[in-house]
Amino acid sequence: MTGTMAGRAGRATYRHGDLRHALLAAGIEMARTGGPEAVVLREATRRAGVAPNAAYRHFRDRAALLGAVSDAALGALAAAIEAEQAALPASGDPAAAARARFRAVGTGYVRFARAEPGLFRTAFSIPDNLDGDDAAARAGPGGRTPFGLLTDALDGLVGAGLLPPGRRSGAEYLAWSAVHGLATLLIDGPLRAVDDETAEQIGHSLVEMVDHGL
Amino acid sequence: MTGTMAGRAGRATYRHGDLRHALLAAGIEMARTGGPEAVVLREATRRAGVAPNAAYRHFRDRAALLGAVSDAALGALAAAIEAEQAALPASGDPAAAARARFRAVGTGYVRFARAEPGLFRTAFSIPDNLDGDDAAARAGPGGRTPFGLLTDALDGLVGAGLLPPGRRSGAEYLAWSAVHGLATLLIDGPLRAVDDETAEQIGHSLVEMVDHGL
DNA sequence: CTCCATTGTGAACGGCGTCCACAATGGAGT
DNA sequence: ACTCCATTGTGGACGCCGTTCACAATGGAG
Repeated sequence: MTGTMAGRAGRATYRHGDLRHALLAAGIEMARTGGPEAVVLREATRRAGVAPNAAYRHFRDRAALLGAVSDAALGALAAAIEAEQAALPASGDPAAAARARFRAVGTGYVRFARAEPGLFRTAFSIPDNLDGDDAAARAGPGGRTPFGLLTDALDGLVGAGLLPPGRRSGAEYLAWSAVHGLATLLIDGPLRAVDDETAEQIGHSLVEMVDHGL
Repeated sequence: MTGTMAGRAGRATYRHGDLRHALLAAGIEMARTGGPEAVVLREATRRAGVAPNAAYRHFRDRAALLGAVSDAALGALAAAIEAEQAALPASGDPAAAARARFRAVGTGYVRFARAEPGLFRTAFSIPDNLDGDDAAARAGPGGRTPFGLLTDALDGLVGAGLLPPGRRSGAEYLAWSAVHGLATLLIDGPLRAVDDETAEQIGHSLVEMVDHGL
């Protein structure tokens, strides 16, 4: 079904071929539909057509698999933000462009949370997985993590003279707080049931609040 | 230890006396130390000195127990916010008082998250548990839920002329987003390891951003 | 072509949530 | 005061989970 490469997949041969990747793909799919707690090791092996223990040749334990899925989810979030920025119309005004890039971080973030709530929850299900030594696994196509994209955008704001350098320090935490909080409100909280238009509008208000209040 | 009434508690007699309460207390304690996933039904019955199935006479399933624990955690959060507001010095200026009460919601919220991260996580582990029909179970001593306290404070801001009525609509979602996002950043995110002083300072900056940007 | 590190298997353990049938209990109604 | 029975707790079992141990298949290095 999943077509784990090698033709008809792992059945025929004793060796699977790319089990680690297959388990990760299964984990991502489970996270997509059910969030982090739906990432269950035995089910992943089942989907890969393999005995439960086989997973332990590629992941130390369930937490390691979940961590890899979380990294992938963070990468997908980064990709969504990058796509949001890439879709921006070209602007002659560098200041307007910097502001647009900053706002695109917030809108891309919130849109991803609504489009892929399971992945979004999984991305943040592991404490302090946002940045770190091996950030590459959590990056998007452009090689930046979501947090990195935010810092870039804030630096751009300072460069364009839209944010006083004195207020730059810690600004990522303020901006991230607001945007991430809204995302959780939209997928788990009282705003869960609002329609797309309202969500977009609230997102716009929030980004404006941050932009104005920073 | 817990002194579940009836002298030396549930051992001697067949009947426990107040099992529902004992299970809830055990659940709260587990949530306090390990967050929502640490609320495990069998362990609660073990702590109450009772067979696992006995729990099903008082809670439909584990989710029901977790829901009751979540309600209690929300109530504790409300109590913390109320205490924060009650500790405010009396002010002759009603506008200053309104602003202080509003800010106290944010600081009380963030302080509770840092002081009781397990309970805080548990409070928000259930979708859309913030308000609703039976809000009494989630309220503090004053009878208001955390969300209710926030709306009260925002109404106070409008009443004091500090917030234009035109901007009142949806303001709770913007303010809540920012404060809740910061709280999660402080307990699960990259700000997990900061000292109390820094946390207080960032909290202050954030509340200022909201206050200014709203 | 042989050896052996790598990768998958089989069986088992303890823990979990949950269900069913059964036993103790103590208050309501006589 | 005694009986009945709804309530509350028990014992045992099921299927699922993560995880470990000993063992078997494999295929590339020598």
